[in-house]
Amino acid sequence: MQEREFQNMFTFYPDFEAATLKIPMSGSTSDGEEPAASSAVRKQIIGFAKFRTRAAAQEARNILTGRKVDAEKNCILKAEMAKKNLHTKRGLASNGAGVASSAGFPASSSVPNGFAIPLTRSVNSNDQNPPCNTLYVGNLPMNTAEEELRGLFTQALGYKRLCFRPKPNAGPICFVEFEDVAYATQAMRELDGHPISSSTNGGIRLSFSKNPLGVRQATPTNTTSLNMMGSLPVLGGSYPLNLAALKAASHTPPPSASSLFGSSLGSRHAPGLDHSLGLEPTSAAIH
DNA sequence: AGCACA
Repeated sequence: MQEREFQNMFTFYPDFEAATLKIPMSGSTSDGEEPAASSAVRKQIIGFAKFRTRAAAQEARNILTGRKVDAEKNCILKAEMAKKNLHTKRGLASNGAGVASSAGFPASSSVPNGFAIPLTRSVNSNDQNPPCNTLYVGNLPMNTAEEELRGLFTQALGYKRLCFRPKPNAGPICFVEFEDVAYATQAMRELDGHPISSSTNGGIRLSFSKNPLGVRQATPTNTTSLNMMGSLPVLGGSYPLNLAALKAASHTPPPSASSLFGSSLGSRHAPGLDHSLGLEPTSAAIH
């Protein structure tokens, strides 16, 4: 990941100030010193992001941690509060290794308001059900709080409702309904594996529900008008949609930032095609 | 692993 990409993750966050990446040296850079001495050396990129307030940093951490940053490489984010504040120069990121009177905002307290993000790997394989507008939330510990789940999913774009029911002797089961399959798919991509406070054995597991919330089990007698959601025909196994909507969503702002930060900013518009027109990114950004 | 409600 490039530093600029990293910084772009935050550009839609109101109180974001600066971010920088610490990329481990690629071995042969002049200094004959090989890091074999300290076993603590990790070949892992670490990023720091600074916010105007500590609360903002904590909120961003809560939103970002567990998020998937690279689906292909199965990279998820681990975000935690940094031990020290990031030094900044005029709002731009820098590795102020020295003293630099931490300009920008008076950190009047010594409490850090940035957080660190190590990039780590994880695995994921779910969804054996045909795509639909409802996600099944799995791997919920017994003491899972409904409110925490609701707090998580209400931030996802296209969220409609959540159905949570405790089970007598096991973890609760939970379903989340979205406006349509595209939103459900996007939420699954972004939130699958997301840890919650009660998580012990990994984060939540998301998959398409066997049957969509609120839709009665299909009775095979009436073959004609039985599409599961709205007017969308369900094609066997593949995503029936609507790449247009997803594409629009991922253009402005970038997918990860858009859905979740979008709510923080109060802009929960559906990413319709009307949005994509004026905001098409330059070819340099995408292609 | 883990699928309820109408």
